[in-house]
Amino acid sequence: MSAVKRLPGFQDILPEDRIYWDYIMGKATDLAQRFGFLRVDIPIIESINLFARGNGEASDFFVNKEMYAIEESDGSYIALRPEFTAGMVRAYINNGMSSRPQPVKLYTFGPAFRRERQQAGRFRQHNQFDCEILGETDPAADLEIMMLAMSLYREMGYSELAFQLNSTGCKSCKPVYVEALTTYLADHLDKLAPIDQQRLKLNPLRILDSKEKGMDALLADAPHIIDHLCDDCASHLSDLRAMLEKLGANYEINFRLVRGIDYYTKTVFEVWDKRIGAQAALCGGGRYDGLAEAIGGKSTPGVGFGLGLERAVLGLKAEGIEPPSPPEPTLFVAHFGGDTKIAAVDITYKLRAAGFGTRLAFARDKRSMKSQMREANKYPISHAIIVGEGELAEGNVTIRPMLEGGGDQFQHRADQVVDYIQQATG
RNA sequence: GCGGGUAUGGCGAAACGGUUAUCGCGCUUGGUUGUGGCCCAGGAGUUCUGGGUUCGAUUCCCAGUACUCGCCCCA
Repeated sequence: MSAVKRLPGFQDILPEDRIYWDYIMGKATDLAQRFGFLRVDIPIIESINLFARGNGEASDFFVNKEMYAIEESDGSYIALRPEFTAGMVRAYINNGMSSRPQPVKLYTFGPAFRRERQQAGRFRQHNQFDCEILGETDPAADLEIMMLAMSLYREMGYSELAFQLNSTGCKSCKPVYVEALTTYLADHLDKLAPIDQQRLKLNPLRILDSKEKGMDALLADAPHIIDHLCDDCASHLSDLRAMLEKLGANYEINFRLVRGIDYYTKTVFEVWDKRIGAQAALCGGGRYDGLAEAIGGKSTPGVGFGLGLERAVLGLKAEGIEPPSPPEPTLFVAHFGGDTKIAAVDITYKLRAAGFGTRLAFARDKRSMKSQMREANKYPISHAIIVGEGELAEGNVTIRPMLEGGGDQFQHRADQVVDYIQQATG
């Protein structure tokens, strides 16, 4: 019988990789706190209705959107969250956060799920760092969200990245634009690939980021939303741009940047790193002023982003950045079994209690000193403490410096080992 | 769901249409009686599965499966 295997699209994070995650999450936490964000945690599973907002049959929706859904005994559906924003807004509403000082700035970490085929930097379970500002319409909030993301990349040591920025309008100007775009594309129907002809009916905006050939030329002459924004949306964007420019942030207006989720209004942005494969978006986000109402809450503006941690790790590696290694024990306790093992255990736990990382040689039966020393040599051990019968009889242990230039081994009082180590390493 | 690529021991590789399929790394044990890093020796692997071609396949062909990259979807 072959061993049970990990499910496709899921991954194990091994110690060698985990240091990258700790590095990123540490920086992210630090920055979020510096920006005044508060940590929350929300459930991984939510009602399907949180994600399928009035798009007809819920079952069609989660199949089409490649969502992990589970049918309950009463016929309703729950879903593994595909993203954080909707859940964060739900938490804001459910917990009456509108009565807190506004805006409310929240961050979280955790997994999200999409039932899709694996590719480079794309998994069925992926992890995000997510930040949201709720209850604020000021474009400075959009800026804060963008700068938090960019500051994180900067602090992680990335060479300069640029924002892809666009506005997706609001409920008054977006439909007008969609109609203008649809009319234009319908006039050039013969130049559209089958997939894009399909999209023209379902979601014309997504044709803008079509990967079909020949779209660059066709779309260059298409209407651009930036020319169709209402006064409010236009001034929101220009205010944001003025602030970005004042801060010297790299960004480019990308009229083809659309995000697949319907709730975005005004600002949308992404940060790309093309070195990590076709799935180049390191993070993305935007404003969603209509979302709270759409899920049944009081109208509340919001803006936020989700940052993919797997992709951040890929990017760090592409950048050649090596995170610091975690501390490892520098003490090793060896013995010869029997009473010496009992004494070795005692010393080991005294050292650990005193705060020293200590590794104890395990040996069910007899084990040669050579084997134990070889084990010690695999780790960054500074001192091996050898508990032998001779020494034990006199109340001593042997302390053997393991590093180059550490001097010769010597005997020392067993009950003063902690003191010696304290002095030697202090 | 669709398409491309790849499938040899824990990892990285090599080999050949034909006797017990190599090598490095790693792991592990040992090299006399209680001691590391070098060196030496030993230990652990049904060449993904099932068909086909062939006297004979790990090596050729097909299917399946897995992994991987890309599309769809979207982060």
